[in-house]
Amino acid sequence: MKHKPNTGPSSRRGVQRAGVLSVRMPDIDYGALDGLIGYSLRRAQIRIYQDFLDSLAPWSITPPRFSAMSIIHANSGLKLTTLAQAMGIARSGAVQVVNALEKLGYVQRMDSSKDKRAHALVLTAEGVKTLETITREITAHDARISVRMTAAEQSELRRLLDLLG
Amino acid sequence: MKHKPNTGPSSRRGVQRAGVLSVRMPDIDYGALDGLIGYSLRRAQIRIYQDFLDSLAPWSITPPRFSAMSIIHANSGLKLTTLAQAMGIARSGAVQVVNALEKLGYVQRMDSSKDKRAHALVLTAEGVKTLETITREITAHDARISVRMTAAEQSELRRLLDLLG
DNA sequence: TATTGTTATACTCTATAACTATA
DNA sequence: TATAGTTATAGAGTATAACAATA
Repeated sequence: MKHKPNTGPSSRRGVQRAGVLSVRMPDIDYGALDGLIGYSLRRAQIRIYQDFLDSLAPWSITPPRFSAMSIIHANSGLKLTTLAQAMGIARSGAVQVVNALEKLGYVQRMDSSKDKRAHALVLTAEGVKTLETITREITAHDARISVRMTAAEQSELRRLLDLLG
Repeated sequence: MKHKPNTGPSSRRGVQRAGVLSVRMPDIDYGALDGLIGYSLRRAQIRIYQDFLDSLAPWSITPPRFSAMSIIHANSGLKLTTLAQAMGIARSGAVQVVNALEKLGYVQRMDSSKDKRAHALVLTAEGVKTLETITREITAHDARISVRMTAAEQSELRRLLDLLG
């Protein structure tokens, strides 16, 4: 029994995409899932997620990587443990993200002057430039997903979302 | 260099939890991420996700498994390919979910009377009973996360979420 | 002792590709 | 030929645990 997969384009493998109810099929009864606020939220999140991923993909950036770059940019010189806490992930996970971003040339581990154990994380010049471009893309994405709402509705949505949880 | 991990409780390993901005740290500047509707949405989703996972955990149920059970229950006898489409995942992914649910005793693959290739997916009696209990838990979870909103606000939030994307 | 970064390991969820049995 | 289910493989993202270096 021979299997030789993975000969085609691997552009999208490994990226977590949909998972739950990405598309509502008209012939399918979703049972108790309908009517829950949590599922309305989840569905909306999934619905816009692909467009979000597509906006990041040209730079080999994933959502966690984008978050990391944004946080590093706005808090230049922070250490890895702080980054992990800010992202809400384990330190070992932050190592992976930073490794990937370093490999892409967007982030650099500088020696911390105060603590020989720690690194000072900074964006490279290319990282800054790329983040600016990506941020423009994401802002455009955000405008796209909001296009069916008035400005008042958008701000009301934000208010209600902050009430959740 | 020896490593002997995984001796502790493994209850939570492998479950995708936070990832992006789960906790907003007061001393951290999140940069351009603030002010985007997409990030308000993502943050809200992450904020309530742990409570959601905790509601499912006692039955070894994950969000995709809960979706699958709900869909199978409401569309008894459907085939695996239809389940995959309804969930928005690949057929191979649906196989994994069904395998796990079968192992837990919640789902059964019946022979399809019409098509010898296909299976008719059904919940077992225990699966039905468990789903009912879980559904009560999830409904309670939904009430918990909505507690700061009036009924009118909840229905407005649902309307606005459906406008997104 | 405690913290920082790292590595080893494991697991979920997703994907593509190829296979088999049927249609 | 096309479809249904399965298996093999791969990869992102998460986790816990243990480690060396430093505080």
